[in-house]
Amino acid sequence: MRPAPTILHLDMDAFYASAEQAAKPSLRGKAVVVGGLGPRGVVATASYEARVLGVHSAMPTAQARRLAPNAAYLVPRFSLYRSVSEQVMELLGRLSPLVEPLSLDEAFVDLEAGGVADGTVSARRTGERLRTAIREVTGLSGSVGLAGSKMLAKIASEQAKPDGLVLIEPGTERELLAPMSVRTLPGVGPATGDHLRRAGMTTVHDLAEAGEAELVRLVGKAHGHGLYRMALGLDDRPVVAERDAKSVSVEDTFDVDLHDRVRVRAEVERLAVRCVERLRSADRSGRTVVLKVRRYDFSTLTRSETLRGPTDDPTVVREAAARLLEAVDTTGGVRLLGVGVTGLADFTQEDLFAQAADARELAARAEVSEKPVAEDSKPVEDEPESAEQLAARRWPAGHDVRHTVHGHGWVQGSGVGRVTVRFEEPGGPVGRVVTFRVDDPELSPADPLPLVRDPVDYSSWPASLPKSRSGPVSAAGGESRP
DNA sequence: TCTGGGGTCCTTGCACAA
DNA sequence: TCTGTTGTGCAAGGACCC
Repeated sequence: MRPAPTILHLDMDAFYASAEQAAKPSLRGKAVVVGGLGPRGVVATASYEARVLGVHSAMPTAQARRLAPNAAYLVPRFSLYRSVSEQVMELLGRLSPLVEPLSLDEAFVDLEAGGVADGTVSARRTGERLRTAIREVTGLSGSVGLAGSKMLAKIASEQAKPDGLVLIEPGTERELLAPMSVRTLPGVGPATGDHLRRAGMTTVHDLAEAGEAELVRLVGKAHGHGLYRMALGLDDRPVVAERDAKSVSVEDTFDVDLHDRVRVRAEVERLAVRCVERLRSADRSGRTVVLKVRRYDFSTLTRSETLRGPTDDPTVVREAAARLLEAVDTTGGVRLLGVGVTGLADFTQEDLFAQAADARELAARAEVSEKPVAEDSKPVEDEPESAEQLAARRWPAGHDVRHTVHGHGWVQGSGVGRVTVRFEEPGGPVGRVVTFRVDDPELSPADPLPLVRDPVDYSSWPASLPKSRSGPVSAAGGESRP
């Protein structure tokens, strides 16, 4: 029996950029680029207006600036995106207990498990209602793919973008996939795509024709087997609601390569402490400490050390990372450093003892083998920050501010001792621009405002569908109540 | 043009134990 | 006792995803 198209994949359209456009009326309809703004930044999301100019995610920001010099360039504001994401996930959770978030802006939902769809008609209706609900609650648009499997639902939502819904009818899967590029399939990136192309395979049809044995020979057992099944449209991976993280890591790319070994070491220790903070806030401990070093030539190496037991002790992780660094040649310069912990465990009583023993042992070893490490975890500066850098850090482009007289606004830019603010709010008219001194006492950083001031109440959805402000939603069996 | 940050999974090679 | 096989844990790297 063919599976009904009741797996839903939701993908918010140009999520970060759309959220910024909704928050800042003056950016509606304009090219917006969200990403790292430093000399080595890359684009996280570009609005559709910026995409027309050739800007896309993962592109170096410097390149984006050449393509779209007049676009608005903003640093990401994860607190805003996270709060919008929570609203969206809450709506998804109303449809089914089986919701699998993939990131802030993407998720799978098993509609059948939630009893809200059992076939093509009910699935499509639920998908459309969801899109309406998301728009009314968050002010943003999302695209929905519906199919009998996760792979096909994701392909469908890709086709639905922007702001659409595509349902893949059961029985049409193979025919639909056959002419598509191998790169359409999840897990086929640039390297595998090239590999397959050199073997004469460019379409999904080519993969199905090649056969499983040939694909396994080319790309390995696990990957080859999976690829062959996907080429036939087969994918029985379930939607999994709860996923435990398997590792925690932090990393920093430096604007300028680090050459000073003392500075490198200080940065590693700072990252180790940050990593443990994250580990602890997730209530986890871990057993393997991983150091990552990207050198001046972009070559990347990792070194790891497995401890006797799981730890969340900053001293233990910091010293393990420092030991790992001792074995790495950094002459020539370091572009990126990272510290991670894997082999995660829930914190237990036994771990407390193991960790205390480890800490003592490592401390003793450290004492004989090397000088004590600095307690100070702050970054060591090669040279003092310029006034320009200080201003950029205090007033990041795109962040919200409040002025005692002018009210709520956002930073349009800063430099030469000045910060330029546009005073406007989500849902309001385009605001005016005022420039202040960077140390103006009447100006202070502010939290983002909600994108929709008075959202429709969906607290009883989908059992009783609320009356939509943007027109009636075909409410089969649903009450209408705002 | 010059490549972020946070993850996951897979493969390979090695050491070691049964 | 020695040798070969197999399984497992670990380390390192690569590919991929958003």
